Amino acid sequence: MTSSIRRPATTADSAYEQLRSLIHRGELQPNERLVEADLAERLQVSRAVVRTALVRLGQDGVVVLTPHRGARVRMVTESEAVEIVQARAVLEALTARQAAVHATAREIAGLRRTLARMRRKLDENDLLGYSEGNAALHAGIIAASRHETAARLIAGLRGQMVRFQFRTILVPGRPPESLAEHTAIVEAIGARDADAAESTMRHHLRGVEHTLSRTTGAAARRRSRENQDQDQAEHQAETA
Amino acid sequence: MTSSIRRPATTADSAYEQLRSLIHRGELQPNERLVEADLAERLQVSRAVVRTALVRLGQDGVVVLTPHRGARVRMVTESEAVEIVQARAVLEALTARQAAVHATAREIAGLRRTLARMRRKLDENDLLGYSEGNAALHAGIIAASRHETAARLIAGLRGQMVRFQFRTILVPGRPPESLAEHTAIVEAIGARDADAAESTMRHHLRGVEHTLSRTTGAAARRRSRENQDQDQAEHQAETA
DNA sequence: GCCATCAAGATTGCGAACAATCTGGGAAGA
DNA sequence: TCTTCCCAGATTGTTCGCAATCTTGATGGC
Repeated sequence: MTSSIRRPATTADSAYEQLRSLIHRGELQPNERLVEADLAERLQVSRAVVRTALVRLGQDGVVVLTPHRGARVRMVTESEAVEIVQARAVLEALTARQAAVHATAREIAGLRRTLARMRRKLDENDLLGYSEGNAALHAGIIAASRHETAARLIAGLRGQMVRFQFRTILVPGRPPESLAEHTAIVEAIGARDADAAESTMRHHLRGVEHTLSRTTGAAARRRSRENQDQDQAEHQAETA
Repeated sequence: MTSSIRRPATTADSAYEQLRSLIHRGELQPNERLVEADLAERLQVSRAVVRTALVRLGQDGVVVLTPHRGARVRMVTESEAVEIVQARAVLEALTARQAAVHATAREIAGLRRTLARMRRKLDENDLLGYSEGNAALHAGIIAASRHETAARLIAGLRGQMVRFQFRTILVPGRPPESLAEHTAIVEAIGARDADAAESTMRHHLRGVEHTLSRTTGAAARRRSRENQDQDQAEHQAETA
């Protein structure tokens, strides 16, 4: 899953990862000013490595760099969030297609196991567990696709979501639908049906997009106004 | 078309753009070692700005950064080139879909004009002119899509092609087919038929992918062995 | 003659200091 | 009282230098 462009993990890379993580789980909030000296203090590294980390994050759209005015966590607007989901949709559909071609029998068995776990979690009404299974399933499909390029792009897009990283799974009536869609995807991959894998995945993610557009207007706005701190756990899960 | 993440154009950005350009047109060859001091001399900037430019280029996959061993122009393998074309295909299909929704009448008229110009160039057997028109058409569709995210990703993918930036248009028998496909795309957008726009664009780019896989084995390998310098003009054009 | 070891040169990574620029608040004037 | 101007503090951008690491070529042992 790792980028394959950059080989080992040095201290500079560690700082980059840490910053990315801090932003991703909302500890550094959107539009928050990122002062290099403060971050250097916080991560116990020099200002230079913070600086290059910020450059990297700026390059993949997680922060905004304004000359002489520093870096801010990028605020993703509602419409941008929709764009990101759309782009992810077509790319993940591509990985589903490739997975149908390249997945090993072992990988397909793994996907089926993950699916069974999701079904169980859903029966137990464990939505958080279901959400985790969902993330695992998508990750498994991406891995099975052997498509490094798509994997890299999707990872980049995921990193940009941040604020909108809520679980559409919490929307009433969505879970059973979601499970059915995931089942169809895995079945298509298992049947080596590339076209079906792609189209079922696209159908699935289009559902996510619509759910997002519907819920984002009211809910997301409310969330970003008030209590921005206590709901960090929300950001861990993956969009379903 | 510009990234919208980073606002003004400073000297540091200029260096980044210049390096990108040098790599893109093959003046810095794949696998060539990029020594910071040399580049600083060449671009007449400090080593630090070269450094951050390299970090940025590394982040978007144009160069490979190995700790303590410096940067190299990334060598795109044949299979990676196919991956890139595939990813571009689904993303450009998305832009075609969005263009069918968001394009203004003026933009659609512009696309039709570009298409007419391509037809004329083809009649005159001006393949280079046709290729330019092709690039303009795709750019126009992307612009009309109003999809910043897809535009950014596509631009990034284009930058990674470098060596494989040859014109599939030169393959015998391809041009008339290409023109027909482009016509169908523009018609679908003009008719506001999102589904048709998307599927025709995907069909078109799948054709490009197949052409690439067929020609790349022999031709590309030959090209990269010998004369790597005199064919810079080849790299200007866009994959059709 | 071939391979391991090692040293010198080259190059990158990092830290600190300095210069350039922005921000915010207060003073002067209308 | 409001507006404008300007200065001090804060923050970023850049330069410089040095330590850490890699590479290359030579030397010596087998």
